[in-house]
Amino acid sequence: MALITKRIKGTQDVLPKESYRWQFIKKVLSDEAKNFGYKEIRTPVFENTKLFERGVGETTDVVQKEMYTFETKGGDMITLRPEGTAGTARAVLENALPNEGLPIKAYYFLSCYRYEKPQSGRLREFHQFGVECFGAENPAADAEVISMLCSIFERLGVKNLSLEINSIGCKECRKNYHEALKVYFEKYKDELCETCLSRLSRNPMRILDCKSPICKKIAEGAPKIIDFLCDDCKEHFEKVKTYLDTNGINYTVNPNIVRGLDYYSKTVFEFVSTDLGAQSTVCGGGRYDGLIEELGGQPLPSLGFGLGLERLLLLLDAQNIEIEKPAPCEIYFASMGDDANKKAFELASVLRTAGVFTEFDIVGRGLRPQMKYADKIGAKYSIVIGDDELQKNKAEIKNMSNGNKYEITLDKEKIISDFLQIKIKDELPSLEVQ
RNA sequence: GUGGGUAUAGCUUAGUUGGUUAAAGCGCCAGUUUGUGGCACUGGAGACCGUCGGUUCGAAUCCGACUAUCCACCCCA
Repeated sequence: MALITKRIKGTQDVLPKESYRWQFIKKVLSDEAKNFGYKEIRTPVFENTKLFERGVGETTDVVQKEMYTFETKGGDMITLRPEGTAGTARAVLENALPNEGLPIKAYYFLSCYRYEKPQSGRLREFHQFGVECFGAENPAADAEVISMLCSIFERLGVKNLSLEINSIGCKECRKNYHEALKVYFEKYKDELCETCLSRLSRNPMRILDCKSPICKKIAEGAPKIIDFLCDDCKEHFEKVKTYLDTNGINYTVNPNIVRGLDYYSKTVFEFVSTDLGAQSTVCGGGRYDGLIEELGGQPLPSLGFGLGLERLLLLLDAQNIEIEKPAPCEIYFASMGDDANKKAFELASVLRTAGVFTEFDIVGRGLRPQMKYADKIGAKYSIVIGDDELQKNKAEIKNMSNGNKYEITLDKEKIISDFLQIKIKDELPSLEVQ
């Protein structure tokens, strides 16, 4: 087939036969968020470009080379959101939510856009579930957010995830740490890869994240951020760990997690899985105490995480975690002739109004193809209507899985109660005996 | 942006050393059953063999370029 155009690179269609998987995880995720006191927030897909430049950070890869930015007809520069935190923070400030009381707890499902080369677990349009908590300085907030993720993964039945945490300190600690890193890496200037060389002057912390074996090896001997944390940050991190310990949450401290978005501070964490391929992070987050101020608000310590929905689904797939399929059609009306088809439509409407999942023929097929269709969609019961049935105002209803047949009225006033009685009789034959 | 793999019906694939109307299974539509699904049988629709160019009497097959897609780097969800 010669289509005039195809799907845009790095995007995916979610088809009717698979959308139930998305609906399932969205339900688990939002239920869990609600249990933790979060309410949904919805913000626009695009924002003023400045928001991301400031919020995410000018030196980050996301801002420098991955944003979908364009000029509107009115001459404004706008950007399709590459992540969810900046827009949420903007909305919180713009709507003066801090005045309504703290903390502000918001969760979201959103589509994000990054101009990257697609590969497994990495798309140009991807979907993310996230939560943001504003106005909570206490380490308990960090632990609470992490424990929420633990219960999410537990409810979903996801195994073999590891939680890695680190503290990257506040602005002050980082200044000293940067200096120490520069001094250290300067010594290996000739061995570092090209990208790391440029990182050296701009943001030496990123070298720690480099995957090139040589840089990795050099990075092993680099000073650790933990040793440069100020007393305040050190204490915060210790307390976070204590909270996790007392909640029985396993973690490993990974001094090399850095997070590529500038707004992070103090606690950062990732949930990673070896079942995912190269893009092993399902979920990443942390604290961003400086962001709100950066965007022009009063200082407001905050934190959150983003969880990649495509990656989560990939993970469920890899671990063969089954998701319950939606309930099939309850009653299928097969009809012969126009009058019977009209009757089927009428009765289907009555049943649907009562909440019974009902279908009838809208294609104009013969009886046999209609029955095949009923079988294909997994209809639980079928009712055939023809001239005889119209005359008697009664028909046979057949249980499609065992072939049991019952008589049912075609009277629209009585069909529902009739059907319910038949259903009870059919599903609980033992009751009839007693 | 840099590598590597792949490209034949909706899906999964076959296609022999280049040779005429490109094949199968599944799926789809229908018939066998003038009023009843699953099984079986029969038939039908559906592919300019990713695109363009080259070699050749002749290309799905050989060569080149491009494009798409997958995987990896980078980065992140």
